[in-house]
Amino acid sequence: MASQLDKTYEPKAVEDRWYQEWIRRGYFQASPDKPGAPYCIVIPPPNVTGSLHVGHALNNSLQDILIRWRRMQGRNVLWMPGTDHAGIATQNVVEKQLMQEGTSREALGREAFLERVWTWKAQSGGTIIQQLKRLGASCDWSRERFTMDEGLSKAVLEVFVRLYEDNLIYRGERLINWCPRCLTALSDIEVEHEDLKGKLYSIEYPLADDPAVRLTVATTRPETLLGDTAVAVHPEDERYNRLIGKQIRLPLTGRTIPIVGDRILVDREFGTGAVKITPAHDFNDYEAGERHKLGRLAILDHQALLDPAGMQKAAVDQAVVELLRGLSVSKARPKVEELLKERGLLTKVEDHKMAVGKCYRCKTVVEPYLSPQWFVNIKPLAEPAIKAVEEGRIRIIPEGWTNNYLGWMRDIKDWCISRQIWWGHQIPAWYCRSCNATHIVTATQASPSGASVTRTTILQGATPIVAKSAPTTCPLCKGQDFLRDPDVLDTWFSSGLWPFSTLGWPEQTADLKTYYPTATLVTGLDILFFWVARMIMLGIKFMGDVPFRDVYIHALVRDAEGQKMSKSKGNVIDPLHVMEQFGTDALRFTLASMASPGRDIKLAEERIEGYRNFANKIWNAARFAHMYLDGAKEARPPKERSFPDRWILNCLNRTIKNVGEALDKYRFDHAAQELYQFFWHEYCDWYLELIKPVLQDQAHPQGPSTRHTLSETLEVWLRLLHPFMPFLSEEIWQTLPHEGETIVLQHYPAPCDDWRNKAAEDAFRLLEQSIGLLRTGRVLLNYPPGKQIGFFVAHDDNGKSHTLETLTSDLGHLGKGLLTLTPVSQWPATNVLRLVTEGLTVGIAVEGDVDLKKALDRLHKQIADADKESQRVEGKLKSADFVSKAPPEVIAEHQERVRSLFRDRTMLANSEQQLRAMLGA
RNA sequence: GGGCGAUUAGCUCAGUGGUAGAGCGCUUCCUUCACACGGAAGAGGCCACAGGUUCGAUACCUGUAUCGCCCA
Repeated sequence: MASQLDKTYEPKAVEDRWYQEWIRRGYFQASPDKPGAPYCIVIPPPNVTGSLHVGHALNNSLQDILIRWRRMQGRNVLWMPGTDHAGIATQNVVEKQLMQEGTSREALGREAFLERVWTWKAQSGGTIIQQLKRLGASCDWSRERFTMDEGLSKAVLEVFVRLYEDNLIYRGERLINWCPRCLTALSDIEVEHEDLKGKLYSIEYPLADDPAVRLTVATTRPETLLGDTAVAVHPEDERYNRLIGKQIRLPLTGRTIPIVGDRILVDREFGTGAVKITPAHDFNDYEAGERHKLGRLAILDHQALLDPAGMQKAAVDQAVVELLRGLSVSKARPKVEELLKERGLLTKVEDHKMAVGKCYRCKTVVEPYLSPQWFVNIKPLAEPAIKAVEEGRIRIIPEGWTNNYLGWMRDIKDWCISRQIWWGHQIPAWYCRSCNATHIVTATQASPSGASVTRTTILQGATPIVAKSAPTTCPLCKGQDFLRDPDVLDTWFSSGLWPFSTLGWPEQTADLKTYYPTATLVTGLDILFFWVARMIMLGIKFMGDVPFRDVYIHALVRDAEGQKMSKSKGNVIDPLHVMEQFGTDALRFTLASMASPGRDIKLAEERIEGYRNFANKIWNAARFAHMYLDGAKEARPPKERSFPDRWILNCLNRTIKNVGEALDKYRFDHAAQELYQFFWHEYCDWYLELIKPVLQDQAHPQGPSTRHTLSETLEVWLRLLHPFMPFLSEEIWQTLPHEGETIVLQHYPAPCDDWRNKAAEDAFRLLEQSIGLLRTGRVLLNYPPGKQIGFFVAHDDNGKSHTLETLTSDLGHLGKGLLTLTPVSQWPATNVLRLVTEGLTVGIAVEGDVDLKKALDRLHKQIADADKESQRVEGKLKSADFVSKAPPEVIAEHQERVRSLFRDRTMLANSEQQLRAMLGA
């Protein structure tokens, strides 16, 4: 750094240079052989083909702060980086590319398609890693992992097979959430619920044996009535319960269906009190169907279009089948509405708010869809994961989310892990073609892209052979022709293994033994269930211990108006742009300072700009130091140093203590606040100003000691700052006297009792008050800032008067004038403006023709304030309740306050009188 | 519908059973030899509302309102 050069800090060059240097020297490389207690964080793996958004920036800034802090504390640190393959999302991206090229994955075939995805991964896969480096992330990049790496894939196989063998994975036909655009099953939590404006239709179903009598059912989805297999009423509903057991004629079809009584499904208050049951198209109806042993009739195909074959099976009138075939739900609904109206069966249509589920990847409305899928039998895994949190072996921070976690885990549903896509870990299950001949069906259909596609479905009841590698002969028929299950696993299945698969599991590596369980997981609330919960379950199952001790959940980043950032809204703050404009350190510091628990972050660029200014302030303070650091330095014991030195050491010590405590509690916001407050408002505003006379006098006897303290405090504070602003701190630190080759590996400052100094703190308070009053007076008198003035300072407390005497030179210097330290009674009776606070009086010589009106106004206001406050406090002291029940120290404190206010009041009145005299009033 | 959280200065947010705080913004003054990405001095708040507990509530409890999130 060249102090004689730039007045403003230019982050760009500094950041690139230092990051490369850190990597080149291998500072971030971990080893189980290193000394110190292990401290490991596994990164939440971003989508391999994604790019950095501000949420990543927050997440990784906080992790880097923790990692750099612990590294400096001498822990054996590993920050394990990597990416995940993001099955559906990545496949969607590549399919879109293919569509633009006029082809499709079906046309390419599975193998060629996968090659294509790998190519895409190779092409764009480095982006987000480069961006994390730009952010300063001190990951051990030599260990970077990817969920589809050979090692991690091996872990996936191992886990799948073992869970299957333990009866914790099964295959079965269930109603699952189906995205008709992605053409795959989704797990429950991959569905986002949204309230939409819909309609509630009241439809009359005639009784089979007495068509004149009709039961009116209410539904939001009239088109699904074609697949109804019953109508339900509440068994205690006297309007209808006599009908239970009777048959009803299902409109638009040739079927009759039963009326059943069901107290779970039916809400008597809702709609008409009678509901249709469509087990193949609604989760609640599915359950009701199980209870009443009803059939399931699917009338929608896998693209959520009205399926002629399904409708025929459901005995839908042929004319209706022809009218509806191949229509989407939204197009079929008005047609069905029309048909019912024609038949006089639609009695009412009301506006109604309805919840629809959308695919979290593509926002298409999902359909409940009946199909054979793979599931994890989750309850046995959830139980120990609940206990781990209940018993405190895992801490969730902020604690408030604990109940959220526990509530979800206690009510957890089996996890659908199969996806009908190609990009991912293919399920290690094989079917003998001869044994399962009747369960393997192929059908040729038109794909959404128009190509004709052969879909192979393995029906429920097929017998899989689950193994880590393909079987050679069938144990039953000795056949050798196998079909591998075409489905792949949910991406979260592999990321659920992340804390141990990245450390080498299933091998018992040294890494695994050293770094598992990891220390802390830093993540957003949005993936608490997707990822965190599953890591806990799988970690306990396969490692026999929790995957991490602390889960720190940070906020979501929103825009300045509190809106979720999204590309379509155009309100996205691009962290790369921000880093370019304001510097990485400024972005990191901003995010840390706003990371208050349990509150979303509303990020505005002005905030980042503010911390860019902070970085510049640090830069300039360092420039200032360099102007004066040449020359002898002397390390005296703290007590023998000058007042400014003793005071700043005291402040620095307090800051070290507070920053450490804040980090211990994951209060990044408090830590940032402490660093800022100390440096700007103590170090720069006061300390640097106080020591200028010493520094500017080459021969000053305090010179060597002051230069030492100046350099020492700056060096220590930069170490304290380093986890937050790694680049700037390294850049400046290198220019100061220091030990070691990099700040990255230096000790994190610890509090030092020798630096504590209550007396210096008290003295500073007096100095600050005196200078404050004096500056106020200057403004009141319209004196130019640099004007040399005569001024007086006095205190009505003897001890404090004595302290003021020790501050004479400092007062004179900061007050920019000639100081007289005598009791007020000895001050000139006129031409002195007196200002008062807490027993302290400051007088300023009034020279020339100045307007004293402003000064008088201020005095009046102060007197009024003092009177108001006196009345309030005296009022409390007059209350018998207060005096008899409040603790004695509080009463004493109140009494002292009244006395102090009274003294100030007297001095203020005195000052006012004098001022009036000067005004000749 | 259930659960959770929020409500404090113009804005964004800390905070504590006993004088209400910060950053940004705003007003006025200042290019003085670290910094105008700066310095100095200011203005600005019935701490959402209503009850309760308490000697004392912005803080603790209950309810209401508004907003947000999660779940169904």
